Amino acid sequence: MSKPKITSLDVAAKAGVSQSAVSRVFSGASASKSTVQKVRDAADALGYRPNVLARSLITGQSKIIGLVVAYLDNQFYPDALERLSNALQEQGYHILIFMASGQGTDVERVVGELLDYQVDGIITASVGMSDDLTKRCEAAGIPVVLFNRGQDDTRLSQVTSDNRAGARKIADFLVAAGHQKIAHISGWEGSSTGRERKDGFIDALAAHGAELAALADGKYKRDVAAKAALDMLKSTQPDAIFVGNDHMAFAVIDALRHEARQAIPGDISIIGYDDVLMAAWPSYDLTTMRQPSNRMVEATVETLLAQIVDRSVAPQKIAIDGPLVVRGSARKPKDL
Amino acid sequence: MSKPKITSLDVAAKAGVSQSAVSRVFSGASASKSTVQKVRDAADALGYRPNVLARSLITGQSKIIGLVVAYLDNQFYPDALERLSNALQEQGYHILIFMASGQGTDVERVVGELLDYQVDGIITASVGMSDDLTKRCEAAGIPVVLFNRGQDDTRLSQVTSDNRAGARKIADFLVAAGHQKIAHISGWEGSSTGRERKDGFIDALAAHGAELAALADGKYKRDVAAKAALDMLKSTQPDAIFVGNDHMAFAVIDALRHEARQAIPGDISIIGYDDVLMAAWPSYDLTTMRQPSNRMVEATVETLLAQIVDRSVAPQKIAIDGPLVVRGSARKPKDL
DNA sequence: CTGAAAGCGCTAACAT
DNA sequence: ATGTTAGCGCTTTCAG
Repeated sequence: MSKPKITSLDVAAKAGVSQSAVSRVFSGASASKSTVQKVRDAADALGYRPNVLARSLITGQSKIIGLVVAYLDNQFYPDALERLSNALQEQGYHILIFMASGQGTDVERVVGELLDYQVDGIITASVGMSDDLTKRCEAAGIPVVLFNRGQDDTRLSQVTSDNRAGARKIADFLVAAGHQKIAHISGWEGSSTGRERKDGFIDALAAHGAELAALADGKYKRDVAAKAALDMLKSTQPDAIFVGNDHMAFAVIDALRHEARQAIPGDISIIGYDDVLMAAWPSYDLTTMRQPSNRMVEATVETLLAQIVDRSVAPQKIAIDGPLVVRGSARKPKDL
Repeated sequence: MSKPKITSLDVAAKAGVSQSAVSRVFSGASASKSTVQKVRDAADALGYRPNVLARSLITGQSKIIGLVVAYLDNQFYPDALERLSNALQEQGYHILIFMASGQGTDVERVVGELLDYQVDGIITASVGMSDDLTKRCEAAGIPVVLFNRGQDDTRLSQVTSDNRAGARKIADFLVAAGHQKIAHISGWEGSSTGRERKDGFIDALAAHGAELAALADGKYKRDVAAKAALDMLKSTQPDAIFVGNDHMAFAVIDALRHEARQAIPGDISIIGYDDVLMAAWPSYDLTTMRQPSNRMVEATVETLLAQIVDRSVAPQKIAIDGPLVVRGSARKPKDL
């Protein structure tokens, strides 16, 4: 019913030591065996735990990392979130999470609030940063890591997969399998990730003397991608589609199979990007580029913490390579 | 490079007012038009924003809600997380998220850390609370809401769907469709949600003079559920399976279709529970009980905030009803 | 309405 | 090694 709020002072009184002695014990500073014992006992008896917020006020370290995330319906992100949370927890950090459903202005507000909480660092998943925002974070001395999103700004760190290389592997695979009319449903044009995969794909196709039979912006949305695929089928009739991420690829497969009665890969090959867990489910059995979220998360945490510990550490741009995971949704080259 | 840390004192100096005047302006206390103006201008010029942590220290309100979540691979939870985050953000609260992958001891540690952050309230998604933990939260005056998990403890609030009623609807539907050998792959026996659905299902079947042809604990895991389904097919050969949640139901469908070459619902009917987004995807087209996550989230936030605002408000047990969403994975009763 | 002063719970010099 | 003292940045009496 009541809320006693046990403080270090209470513990000190009970243990018969000074308040700073209590502080020392809990912040791991020097203290004699006997003091530590007395303090621990008193604390346990009282159920005392240090107030992290009060500590933050003075140390200037909140041990809180702000995470801004846009979509959670694409399984890649819940998965990454889980890994990020675990990795950071291990280092004594915790995640304050913010959804920035919309674009621009939403991110603006959200990052502002994050700053108010004195977070030690910020990770944005699939969300960009305005120049103004970047300035504010820099001014506040808060390092930022863009996760799965690139941006031409040396003040920002970023961790992505090697999108161009990935797209190239897909193009190589599709061409080797003898596809003649290859189409692409890209990720949102406004995202670096979407653009890089598209450009890389087109370039790699060109290197084979081929070119895109059709192109549409799927905007990372299921319905948009599905409609694009159906439209392509009516007009261009491609024999293969590289879809900008798995999340959209599932929608494309569903639409093609169930609305257009296409056999996959008999009538048309589909390749995705990300290799989310669901890609391995038999219903989809999706051939896709793996984005190694475990390694991406490792790199993200490492860079972020390095910058937190030492402000002079420079932001990094890290692109992680992954394999093409060959499954059943795309025709395979003969020599495989 | 540097980290100037603009404080209310800086703003006060620039605005030519006292520090407390600045505080008043930002905490919405009384202040004259002119003061407000001067302070706002100075603050904007300096890029000042109040330090929420320092504020918390004195107000005793951190505006942080701790969220403990176990699985993020079951789409129901990312979806709920997104809604929770948005709903709380609207009320000026933010989510500090913790993954409690394992059981018991993990939750213990995690909730302890949550308490250290002086969270104003705690939501646990699909995670139970030990008695000791409950005591500590109560002692600290921190209200707790169990989301999608029940527990016989009057100190805890909980928001679930009406699991027994839901299971009954499924039993009624299956019996009406003329199924003779009805099996159940339950959620984890150790969870109230899993037990209630199972018990409700058995009772409802009994009311029809029927009984379970087979029963297995799917433990909320894809592989466990899939194996259970395959085993049942070999032994009992059920003509319908109610699977304890959609997440497992997808695995069951995959296994039955692709490993056992069963037609669904031709050979066997499958019904799930939750109605996650994926249930509507054509590949699964799953008949399932809807757990209205929007209403569950509303109820969760409402109860939690009510208790935060007024400590004397009693914890609540809320069970929300939802409809059976009829799709194509289960044979339909003739008269439908 | 406004400024001065006290203090939230803690850490970090500074002495002893 | 331990206690004393001074704040971290803010809100909140309390005078005026």
